[in-house]
Amino acid sequence: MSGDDGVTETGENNHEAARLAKLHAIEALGIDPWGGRFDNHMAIARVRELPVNPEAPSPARLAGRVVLRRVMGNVHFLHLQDASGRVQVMLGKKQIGELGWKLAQELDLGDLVAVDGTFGNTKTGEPTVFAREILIQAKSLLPHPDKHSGMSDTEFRLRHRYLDLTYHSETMERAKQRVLLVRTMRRHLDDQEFLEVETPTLHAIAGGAAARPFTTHHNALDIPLVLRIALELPLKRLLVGGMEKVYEIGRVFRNEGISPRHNPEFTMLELYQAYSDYRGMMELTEGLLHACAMALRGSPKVTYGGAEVDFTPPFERATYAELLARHAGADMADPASLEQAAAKHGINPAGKHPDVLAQLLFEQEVEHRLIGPVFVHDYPASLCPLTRRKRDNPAIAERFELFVRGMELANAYSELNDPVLQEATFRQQLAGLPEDDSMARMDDDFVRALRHGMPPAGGLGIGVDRLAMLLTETTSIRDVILFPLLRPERPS
RNA sequence: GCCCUGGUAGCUCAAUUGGCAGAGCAGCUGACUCUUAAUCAGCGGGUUAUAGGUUCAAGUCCUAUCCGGGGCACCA
Repeated sequence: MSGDDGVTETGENNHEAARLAKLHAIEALGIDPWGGRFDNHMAIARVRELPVNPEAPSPARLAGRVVLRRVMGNVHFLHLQDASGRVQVMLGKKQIGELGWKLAQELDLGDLVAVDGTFGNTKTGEPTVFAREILIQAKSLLPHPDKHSGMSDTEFRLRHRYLDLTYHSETMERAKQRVLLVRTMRRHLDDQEFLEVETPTLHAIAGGAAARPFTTHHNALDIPLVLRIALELPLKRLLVGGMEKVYEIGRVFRNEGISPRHNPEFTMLELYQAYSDYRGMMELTEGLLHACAMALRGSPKVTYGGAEVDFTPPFERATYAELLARHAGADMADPASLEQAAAKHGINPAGKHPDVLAQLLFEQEVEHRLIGPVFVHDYPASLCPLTRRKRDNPAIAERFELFVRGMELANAYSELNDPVLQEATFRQQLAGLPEDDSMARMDDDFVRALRHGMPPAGGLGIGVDRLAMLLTETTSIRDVILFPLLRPERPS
């Protein structure tokens, strides 16, 4: 750093150069600017609760980031922030010793420091830690966002999530809420003696859902692989193996568009319960969502998008056919009626299977009207190949989707355990689909597993990110995923 | 992939019909031992996302590209 030209060409270099110079100044004092172990410090929120007694001041030991700094000659005031909160720290020239005072001159906003001292109030009554000793734990070499207004540029916040977390408490709060949500789901299921398992993310065949997968390759085996698009098929193999109540909370990957409600990788809860069915899954869903609402909102009644949603069981139930008749004026059992209704709502019915028309009408005319929570159940069987049919009507599948504010929150089935029917359905689904449409690959190994005997079961899937959106009242999935997928920055 | 919309100093934002690119915070120098987004005096900081074009003159108008945001499509 002997050459002093070239560092003032841009503002950023100016800021960086100034901080780098301070780093070297700290090193010149014989202090390691990268800190080290600092035991027995307290959370700042706890420090603030210490008793204030000028006769016998409480010792205070804390560590955190410098988020505000006021320098007045022989006294510095810092505001230190840690995961629990903020507190003011006073550094007095006479109180912290010569070396400490020299160090104090070299501090910047954004630095991480540790402080040992006593807790009390200043003359103006501000709760303050009066430092006896100050240590630097890490020098921040880049300038930080505006101390008052923070950052507002969405892209900047997403690309610098660590700064977003540091300077916007809502971001940190939301992240913690998500942690609480997942913890609550685990606890709820563990309490019912579900086994949590981990199944492979790399699959030879993308199964269990209709979605385009990401593809990859294993070098040593020299085989193509895909990233899983659902958890379903491995978990059902575990049902065959005798795990009667089993679940996984895991990341799935779908190579599709990005939107405020879609991230290419997202988190699913899937669970399977032997000897249950989709009715059983309704009850389980009610209990689970009620527990989650209580944990995050403290009430079964939550607001989302200006509407109140009440998760007090039992939730409303309505059949697919009922809703289609009520909102789209179509009779699901009558192809002519479906065609008429489709034409009336601007859908061209030509060449489309009646069930496809029904689904188009449902998506267009019904879904957005569902405030819920409402279990929509008994779907056209052709839409659900892995689902058991109703005993008295093979055209209807024992499936429900839970809708809340037009958003599909949960999806459940009476699982199909008839291997012959399963294979036939696979084949039927494969027929007429383009070769590269990998959403319907025959999975012979799965069918073989069914042949060994899978108990009848209820299966449930819940999109964790969407539930997190609902319970944290956010409208973008990016707000509940810490690192959503972004295009890489162009190298400068 | 298509349509709409945005990108100005490290951060937050201004800039009139096209007419000298500015402020606050942050930074640097100085003053100050109880401040509260400390204050006061002074100083620096810009290829206006990128590349072209129109014009006497472009942050502003046109074209393309890059990266966001919103919508559509696909999907959960």
